[in-house]
Amino acid sequence: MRLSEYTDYTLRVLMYCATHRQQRVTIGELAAHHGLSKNHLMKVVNDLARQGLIETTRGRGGGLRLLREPQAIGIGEVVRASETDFRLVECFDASTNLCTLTPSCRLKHLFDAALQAYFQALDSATLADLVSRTPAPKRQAVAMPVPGVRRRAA
Amino acid sequence: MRLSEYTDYTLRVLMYCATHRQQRVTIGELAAHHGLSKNHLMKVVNDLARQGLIETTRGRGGGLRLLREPQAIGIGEVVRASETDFRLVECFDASTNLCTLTPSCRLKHLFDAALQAYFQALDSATLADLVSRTPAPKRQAVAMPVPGVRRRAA
DNA sequence: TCAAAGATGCGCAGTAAATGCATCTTAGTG
DNA sequence: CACTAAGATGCATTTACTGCGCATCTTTGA
Repeated sequence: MRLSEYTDYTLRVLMYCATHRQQRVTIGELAAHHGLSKNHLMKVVNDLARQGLIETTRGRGGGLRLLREPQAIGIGEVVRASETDFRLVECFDASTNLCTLTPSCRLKHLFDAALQAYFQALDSATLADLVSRTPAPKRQAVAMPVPGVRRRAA
Repeated sequence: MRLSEYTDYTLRVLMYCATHRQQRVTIGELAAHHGLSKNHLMKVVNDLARQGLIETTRGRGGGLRLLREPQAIGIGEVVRASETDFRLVECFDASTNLCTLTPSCRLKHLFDAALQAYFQALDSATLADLVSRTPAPKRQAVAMPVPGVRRRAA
C-alpha cells in the first residue's frame, strides 16, 4: 500500500506553483529544483493542466500558473485524481456456499470505508495549508506513531 | 494505492478458518476453495503462523487452526502486518531554501494522519464481524460512493 | 526565422508482486 | 519401519507497473 511517486511529484508541482504565484514556472525549473527528469514532470504537469488545476503556456516566456487559489485546492481531490488504482479486495468468494451473507462484500465495504476515512483526512487540508509560512495550519499536527515500512521476512 | 493480493488472501484464510473453527483446515482445501496456488497460500499461512494468529500442524491430519477468538482479531492489525510497504511521500525537499518551515514535513504529517485514519477504520472491525451471519455488524455499513479505478490517460 | 517553451507517443528498464518448482521436515497409519 | 499426507523453505520465473528517456511534434515570443 504505497502512493506512487507520481502523486508525490504532483503535490510538489502544486506546492511550487503555489509559492511562486507571481511568476510563471517552467518545467525545466521544476525539474532542476527537485532533481527530477523533465520528461517525467512533463506528464505530471500535463495531467494537472487537463484537470484544470494549472494553466500552461507554450513558447518563450511560457510556463505554469495555478488556476485556483491554493486554499481552494483540497489535497484529497488532487490525490484522488493522481492515483490511478484503488483496488482493495477482490470479491472472488461469491460462488461459495458457506458464506450466505457474502462476507466478502462486508470486507469490501470495510475497506471502502477505510479509504473514505483516508481521503477525508486528506480533504481536511488544502494546498495553502502546505505552503503557508505560519507554523501550524488549522488542523493540529498530532504526534502519532508512524507505521513506517515493515518487512515481511521474519 | 492498492492493497496487495497477499493481504486479500491473508484475510480470506482467516475468514475461512473462522468459519471452520471446529476442524482443522488444510492449505490444499483453502487453495481449492479459492482457486489459488498451494504454494502461494503456503507463504500466507506461514506468516500468519509466525504472527501467532494461527497454529499449524504438520503431518497427516494436520492443518490450520485459529489461535485467537475471531472477535479478538482486529482487521487493522492483520492488514498492518500483511502489507509490507507504507511509503507515502518523500521529503526530498529538505535542501531547498524557499520552504523554511519545511512544508514537506507538513505533507508527510498529513499523509501519516490519513493513514492513521485508514487503519482506525479497519481497527473498528474484527474478524468476527466479517464472518458473522447476522446481517450487520456493530459498525453500520454506510452506503458510500466508491472511488473505484481511475485511469490517468485522458 | 529561430529558439524556448509545452504536447505526445514509443519504448525500455528496474522492481516488486504473484506464482511455480524442488526439496526438506514432521507426524500419523498400517 | 515404510509410506503418505501434511506443512516449511528457498530459488526461479513470470508478469505488470512505474519511472523515465528519446524522438518528434506544436506553439509562441523575440
